[in-house]
Amino acid sequence: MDRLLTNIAKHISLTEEETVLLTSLVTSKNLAKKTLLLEANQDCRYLSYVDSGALRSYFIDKDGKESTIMFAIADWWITDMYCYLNKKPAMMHIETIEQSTVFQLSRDNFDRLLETVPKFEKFFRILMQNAYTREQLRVMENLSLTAEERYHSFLMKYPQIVKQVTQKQIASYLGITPEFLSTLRKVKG
Amino acid sequence: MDRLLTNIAKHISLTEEETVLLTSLVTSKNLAKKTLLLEANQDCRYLSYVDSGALRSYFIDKDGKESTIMFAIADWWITDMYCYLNKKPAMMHIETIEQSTVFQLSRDNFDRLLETVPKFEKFFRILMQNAYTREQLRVMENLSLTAEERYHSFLMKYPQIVKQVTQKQIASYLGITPEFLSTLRKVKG
DNA sequence: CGAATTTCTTAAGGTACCTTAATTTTTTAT
DNA sequence: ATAAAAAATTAAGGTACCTTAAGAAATTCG
Repeated sequence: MDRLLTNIAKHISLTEEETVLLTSLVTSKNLAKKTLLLEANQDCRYLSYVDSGALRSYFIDKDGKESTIMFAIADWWITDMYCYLNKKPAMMHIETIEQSTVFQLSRDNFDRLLETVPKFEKFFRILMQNAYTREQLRVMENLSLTAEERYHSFLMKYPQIVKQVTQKQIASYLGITPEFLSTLRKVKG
Repeated sequence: MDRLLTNIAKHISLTEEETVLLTSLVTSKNLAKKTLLLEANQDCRYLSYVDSGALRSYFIDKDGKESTIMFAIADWWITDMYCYLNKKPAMMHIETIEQSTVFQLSRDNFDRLLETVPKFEKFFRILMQNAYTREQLRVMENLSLTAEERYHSFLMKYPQIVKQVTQKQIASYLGITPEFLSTLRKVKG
């Protein structure tokens, strides 16, 4: 659980005791490639920290089209945040892209952790803050950039993710068809 | 400052003393219509709570095109969050749409408040959490809905904002031209 | 290893939305 | 109240990106 503890230590320092509590509230899961961690309409019970591997969340619209909401590789957190926090049926699916290990915090343990160790309010404040500003930047890019520019921005911003996912998945994150991404790539790198 | 205190009381309870501290850290501003509260490239020093009126944040892309990032009417918070938190030059402009009153928390006072009254970590955790899930939903709509569907979703979601802003501003929030929004409105409601 | 499946590519025709520009309507300011 | 400015409408022509379809390349899995 070293990587997880280092992730947390970037923002708050835990005592021995608090570290023990945290590890007792978290469970680890080893998942084969293409395993569904969450399905739409289910109760989204877990917030997951990716220790190794790669996952993606996506949703399926009324026409059956898939859109990737986010990728999560090592050291990222992933869940259907709105539904996790508000106990609503999930809007998203979450699946492993490759064999992965995750540490999961159930909603009950999340509440317990925040009550018992208020320091974690700061940790999650920063986590949410980063997630918010990242999404806002994505909205800004969606509003102002062409598909080609968004693709290049993605390559620059997430070079590690690019190595772990297919072009089809990148296209569905960018909001374009894989066919169109393919023609973009043909013209210039 | 009643409305602001009620906004905070929805998530945390403050003692008399904490309330006094908060009010001492916040300054109020009365702003005429079309006043710029923040300009791109400036230091974004304030987080603003809208007591009355209406504001919008927008950015100008390389082609000179304006995109509205958010509207903030009474009881909303607004800033260029990424630049406020990370002390980067602002990417956005923020201006009043109508005569408005805001309460502002400077970055220094924000830090002081969080250190002095850790309870505020919870308040801002929830604020960031809501902002994050709202932006994520917007990304999902941008990826899956047509311009017309996004327009109707906006009308449903923000009926009060609709009354306070122009169609041109709504178009720039939706990522379409005002001309195209106009033709959408002609066909059906 | 070989068969099945999935991904990637290519291309032709189509559509959602854009650009430009001119007119009308509404709002602002003196 | 009136002039000036900004917003909204309409329309014609254009483009970024989509749909469909079929073949080639890569990956998965027995």
